[in-house]
Formats: sequence, structure tokens, C-alpha cells
Amino acid sequence: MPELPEVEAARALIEAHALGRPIAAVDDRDTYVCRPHGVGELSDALVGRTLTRARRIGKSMWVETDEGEGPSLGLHLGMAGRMVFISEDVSAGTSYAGDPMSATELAGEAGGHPDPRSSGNPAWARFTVEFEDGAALILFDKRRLGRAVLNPDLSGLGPDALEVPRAVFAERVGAGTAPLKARIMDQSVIAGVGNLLADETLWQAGLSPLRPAGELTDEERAHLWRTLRRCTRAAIKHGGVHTGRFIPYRRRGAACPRCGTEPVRATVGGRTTWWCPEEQT
DNA sequence: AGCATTGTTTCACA
DNA sequence: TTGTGAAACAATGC
Repeated sequence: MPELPEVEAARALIEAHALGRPIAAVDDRDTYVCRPHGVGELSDALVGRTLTRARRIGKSMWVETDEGEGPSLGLHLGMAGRMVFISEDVSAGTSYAGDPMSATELAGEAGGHPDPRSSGNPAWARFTVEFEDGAALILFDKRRLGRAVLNPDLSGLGPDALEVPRAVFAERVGAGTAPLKARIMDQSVIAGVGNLLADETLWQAGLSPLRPAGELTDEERAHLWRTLRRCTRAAIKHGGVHTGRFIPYRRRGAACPRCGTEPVRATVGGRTTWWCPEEQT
């Protein structure tokens, strides 16, 4: 689920609820999600400190501790991760993106009837930060492809897709021989665009995912930059990339909501890709 | 049973 | 050396 819009919602959740609370305990026993750290490493580094700022580039976020004096906590949601904050104050119980979940529901066992399909399944809590006041910040991830790591290396990331200036975007995206979709999903070129946001943006921009990135005109690059910003902002506002206009039509037998043509499917940049062959050229 | 999955890393190859 | 694409990763869901 998580692309830039979901991660931004998670970052905002941390910023709104988890800052300023001294850390009492950390559960880092899942050494796959917390790798390369061993059990207790994140705990030793974080207990006694306080989260002071939540930041994000693309799909990667990190939380500074003790005004930058302590280590930073890197968090990545992977393919299916979500951040949840719970506290005694039930009204604050919420998840990262338009899918509020009460503390009662999150209690799972305590509720008596935990839904195994729920992302709040207690068994899917892969990393937990408990605060002295009883609140907790939890990374739920049914597939364990998310990450919690100290002092994350973000040097391989390009500029954030929402922050990158138009001219920089044009220079970085409008180069190379790879298909356009692969180019905008390359996190070292620009950071934050995933499979669904890429399909949505290219559909809205009327550009084929197969176009060699380096062959775009100046006008097309500028148009793509504006369209990507609009799609990303809309996804943040509406609760995630799945709210995109084109997303429901990424399936066999559908009809493009603008022209009625059946979308086509192919693998582009290693990912399943759907587009309108009539309008996207 | 088999295939697909909103992400990232590693590896093979041109 | 650089760029590109496939496979692997974990664990479901259909």
C-alpha cells in the first residue's frame, strides 16, 4: 500500500502524536524487519530518548531523537506496512491513512474477536516503541518487508517527488533510455513514486509508460512534473494512492473513464502496468 | 494449486 | 563502468 502519500500520512501521524514522549521500551525482536540490528540494539539506542521530529524523503521516513543529539530512527513501510499510534486517550488512536482504528480494535485479544485480516492483527506488530505515558507507536506489517533501522542511509535517494523543482525534475527524469515509467519509479532519480502512482500519473498526463524517458519534449516534461504534483497531492488529500481516478480501471475488461478504450496490461520496469493505449502516447 | 501483490536489494548481462 | 531487467525476499489473498 505505501507510496509517497501513505508515507506522508504516517509521518504526519508520528508528528501529531508521538513526539515529546520519553521512550520507555522498544520491541525490536523481529530481526528481519529490524535488520541488520540484533535484538536489543534499537532498544538500547532509543530507550530514555524522546522523538523530536519526523521527516520524510520519498517513501523513506526517519524520526530524530533528542533534538538531533540522539540516533535517528529510520522507518520504511515496505509493501504492506502501516504505522499505528495508540494511547490511553482513545480519540488519538489512529492509523496512517484514512483508516482510523480505535485503541479498542487494536487491542485485538482484549476485544475478544480479533479479525485476522485486519492490519491491526497483533501478530503483525513488527516493531513497537512504548512511551512512558503508556502510549505506543507500532509498525504493523503483515509481509515483513518494512524496515526499522538506526541512522538510515538515505544517500541513494533522489529528491522528493513533491519537493523537486520543475527544472531539476526535467533534467533528472528526462534522461536515459529506460521506459518513462521505470524512470519515474527509480528512487535514485526522484523519490516517492510507486507502481500505482506511476500508472495514475501517466494516465492523467496522457503519456505512454513505454516512451523512452530521454525522448520527452520540454513541454511533456513540464506537463509530467505538474501532473505528478497534482496526483500526489490529491492522493495525500484523499487518503492514499488507491483513490486515484484511474486505479479502479487497472483490470481486464475495464473501460478508460475518459475514452472508453480497454486498458492494456504489460510488465514495465518490472511491475504490472496498465494504461490506455488510445490516449497515452 | 498457482499466480499476483502499492517495495527494495542483489545479481546477471549488455 | 553504467544502465537495465529479472529474481529473490516474506506472507498473504484470490
